[in-house]
Amino acid sequence: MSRPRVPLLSVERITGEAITMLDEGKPLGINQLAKRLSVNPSSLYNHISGRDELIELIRGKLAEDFHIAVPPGQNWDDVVRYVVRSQRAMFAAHPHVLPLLVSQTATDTRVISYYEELAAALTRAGFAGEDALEIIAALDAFALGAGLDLSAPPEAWHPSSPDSALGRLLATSSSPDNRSERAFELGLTLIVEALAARLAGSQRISDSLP
Amino acid sequence: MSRPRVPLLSVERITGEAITMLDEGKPLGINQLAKRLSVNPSSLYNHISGRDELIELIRGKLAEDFHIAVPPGQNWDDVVRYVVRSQRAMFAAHPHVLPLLVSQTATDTRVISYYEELAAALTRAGFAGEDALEIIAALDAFALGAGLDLSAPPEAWHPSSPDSALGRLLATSSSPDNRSERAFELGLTLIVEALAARLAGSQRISDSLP
DNA sequence: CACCTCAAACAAATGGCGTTTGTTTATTAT
DNA sequence: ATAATAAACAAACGCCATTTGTTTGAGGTG
Repeated sequence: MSRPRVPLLSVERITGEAITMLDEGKPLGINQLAKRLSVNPSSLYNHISGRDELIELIRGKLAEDFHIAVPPGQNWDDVVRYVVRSQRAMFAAHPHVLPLLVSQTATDTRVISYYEELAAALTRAGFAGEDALEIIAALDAFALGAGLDLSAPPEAWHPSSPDSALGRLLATSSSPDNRSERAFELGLTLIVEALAARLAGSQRISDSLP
Repeated sequence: MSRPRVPLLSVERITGEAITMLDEGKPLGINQLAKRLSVNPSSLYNHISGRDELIELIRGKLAEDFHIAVPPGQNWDDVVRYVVRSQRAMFAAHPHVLPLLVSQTATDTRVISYYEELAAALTRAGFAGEDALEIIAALDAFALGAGLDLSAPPEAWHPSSPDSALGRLLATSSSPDNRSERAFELGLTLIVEALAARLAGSQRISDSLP
């Protein structure tokens, strides 16, 4: 086949099929992706520069799909919870994507909206400039780590001995199924609680750091 | 060359060279690794089953090198800080390793000591069984996310517009250099603070979850 | 309309990857 | 002494991402 009357491919179609592929648990391979698109592998390079760019396109597409519209008129802490939950929801919806994303630096600009929302809420709450940036970074790290918990299947903690501290905890544990979700909610709640407490005490965060 | 009088390779030598390789920023390739060891690639398979097992060996080796000896007689919150800082220190010492680790499930048993220490401290503090496990998972996620912040070079937040909330924060920011480190300390402090507050109020964690 | 240029497909080849197979030879165990 | 195992090598395999060169349809300019 030579050049078709209407293009078979587009950046959107390639990116979309790549995400579908990952969601099915298949590894992201250019050749396999081309096969799914009923196209020769080299044809993809008329639209994308390579595999790395494709991964960035995936990052951007997901950020776009999950673009946040925080309900207006919320307290700052509600906004924080909303945004961080959205971030994790994005990772949870596409668990196999995250390991790809962490292997290279983000360049797509569409990922920034999460941070914009957080910055606005924290500023409005009264956190000073540098403090707000650190809070954003800490929340980001937590969301990322919680997201990764979903990528890898249940890692099944094996205590060194059944009557160690961890062993006893696991033995008496009743609900190991969705612990990842509950741990995320707990961590998020703890961070927001501590922030609120500091705000109430008008204590500047920098004062307490070593 | 046939079988040498004294073996050229060992699991320890292979694992060690692999870590060195990663620390130099080189990708972990079996062929390249063999070249560094002045050996034929296929010789490695007399000692390890493949690349995936090598990654697990790396995980175990690092956990071993950074094995924790928490100073005795500490309060539970000191122990938590100590353990989580150790975890991040391990990631920080070998930034290129973490992206490999997150791409596959942990099987090496040497990684369990971190969780044992946390379990002991939290139990001693008085947290109920399932709560303690969730706290451990939340702390683990945070340490992992903070560690990943170090793997990828400074991601350089680019605000959508210079006079957006994020833009203003970044404009007035003075010290963007080691923000990752400070964000980690902040997040850790916040979590421990909130845990202490709950403990003081004798409020069971489960009560506050939706 | 004829002509040139660009775009988008293909086919084929390249070099690197992780891994497998078969062979040789030194060490260890029977 | 003989058999079994261990540890190296050489060579090949199939897969991967990517590059090069070619074909041909589409769009614009004279």
